[in-house]
Amino acid sequence: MNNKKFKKKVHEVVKRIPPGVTFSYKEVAKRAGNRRACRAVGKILSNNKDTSIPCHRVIRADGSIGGYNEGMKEKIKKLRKEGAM
DNA sequence: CGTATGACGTGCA
DNA sequence: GTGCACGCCATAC
Repeated sequence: MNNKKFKKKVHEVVKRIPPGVTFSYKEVAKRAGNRRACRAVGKILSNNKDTSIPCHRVIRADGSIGGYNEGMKEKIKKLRKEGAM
């Protein structure tokens, strides 16, 4: 089942995001296999505590920050520091 | 196995 | 242009 790979795929995709570039949950979900799994992506990332995954580079399709495990402020700070914003 | 929840997305009023 | 509601998929309990 690809379902089991979905979570892993999401982590892989997010880890592959280069600095200075922001991906939307939709894009990540699409690369993960299902563009409608945007909700699942957020849930997986929220459960994920691996700082190795730059989940702060994953924002909403509207450009909103959405949320962050460590705190939205840190997310914005990191994005600003990388020049993504 | 079934239910409930979620860091979203899109459509309609 | 803004706000509300519904829908979709995956995970966790």
